[in-house]
Amino acid sequence: MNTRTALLDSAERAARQRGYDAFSYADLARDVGIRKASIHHHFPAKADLALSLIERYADRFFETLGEIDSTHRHAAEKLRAYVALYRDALVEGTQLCLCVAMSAGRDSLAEPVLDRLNQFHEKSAAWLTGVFEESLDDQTVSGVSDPNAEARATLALVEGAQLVARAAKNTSLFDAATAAFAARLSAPKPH
Amino acid sequence: MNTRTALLDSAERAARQRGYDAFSYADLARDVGIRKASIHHHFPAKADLALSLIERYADRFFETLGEIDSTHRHAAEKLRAYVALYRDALVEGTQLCLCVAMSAGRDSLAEPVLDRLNQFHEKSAAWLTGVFEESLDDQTVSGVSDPNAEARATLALVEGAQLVARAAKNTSLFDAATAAFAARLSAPKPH
DNA sequence: CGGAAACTTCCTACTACTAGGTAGGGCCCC
DNA sequence: GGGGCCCTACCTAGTAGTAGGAAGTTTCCG
Repeated sequence: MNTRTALLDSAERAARQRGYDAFSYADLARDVGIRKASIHHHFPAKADLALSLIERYADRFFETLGEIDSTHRHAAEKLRAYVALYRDALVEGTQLCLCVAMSAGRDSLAEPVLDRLNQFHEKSAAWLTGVFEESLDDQTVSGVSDPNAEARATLALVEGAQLVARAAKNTSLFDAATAAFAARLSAPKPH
Repeated sequence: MNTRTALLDSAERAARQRGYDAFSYADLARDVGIRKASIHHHFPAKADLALSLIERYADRFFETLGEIDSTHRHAAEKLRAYVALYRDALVEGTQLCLCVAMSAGRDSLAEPVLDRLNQFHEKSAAWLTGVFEESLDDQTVSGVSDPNAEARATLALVEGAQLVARAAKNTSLFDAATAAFAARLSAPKPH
């Protein structure tokens, strides 16, 4: 179907698997089935592609966080869903969150792309801070004193866990890294 | 001085600043002041350079961990020093730990380099597990129940914190991400 | 309605440049 | 004289990006 979408899909897969620097217009062309030059019609320069890529990714991501908000009541449940999001993104230890992949190779990124990247981190931290504040009320997460510090730590934890797990191509390393955090989340009440 | 060492120094700086994929033999040659072809005398292929790079880095790193072991008595002090190690490696938010940088671009890494990388992670986790086990005795770290899980979490935390801080070129984001962890470490006893 | 202009999408063919790596030779010192 | 170290000159294969044109589709107007 839509060539532009197919290009974005292919580019996202490649960037998350091999890093932003490690895919070329030639790779994309081969994958999508058009000629290299035709890609320039949709994305004049690679920086344009990168920007579209991160915008689409961020939109989807925060839409998902919104869904988590509306389908889970307790802070612990939301955090479990958040961690699961990063775990699922690993896809058998081969793919990173696009933002982790881009953070890694950040020196070859254009300014507007970098802005979006930091915006992504800040928005994530804000959402997490909100959830940890809820946890102060519903008491479903143990040992919370500073919601903002917890949010920053959780963000770093899931991103780092992805990195370590991907390096070894082993999803269970992600689980091992997040186990201590998961233990702080109260079990869903049976009723 | 030693050309080989100068090459390793330059390569390490470049890899940690811009990522492993983002520096070339031409960059190195310019930086060190010899011709590109001459580098091949010291490191026939780039994979040879990468291997030497990570071996030297890991040797230094674990030597430093040994020093931490011998200069600090309590688990909390050791962990504070460990986190500081990653914080200092950031160098004003521009450089990553070499292993974080390599984990990110891992698809362009040769097998032996990847082995060393995972070896680094495993050895780090083992050291951390040991320290958390000590903490069960000396009670200087709060809320420890599973030393191995704590070790994996701490490794992911500092690596993730580096990534996030470097993306924003802002060391204080590293501090924010590790603040909650630091709060669990008992203050050094005044005497 | 018919037809021309305009736009979209893709093509072939090319540019200028960079990558890692090789061949072979010169120089200096043990 | 042989080895360590570095050089010039070159190779192949890849990179992003451009020029210009061929189709098909849409839009607009008499």
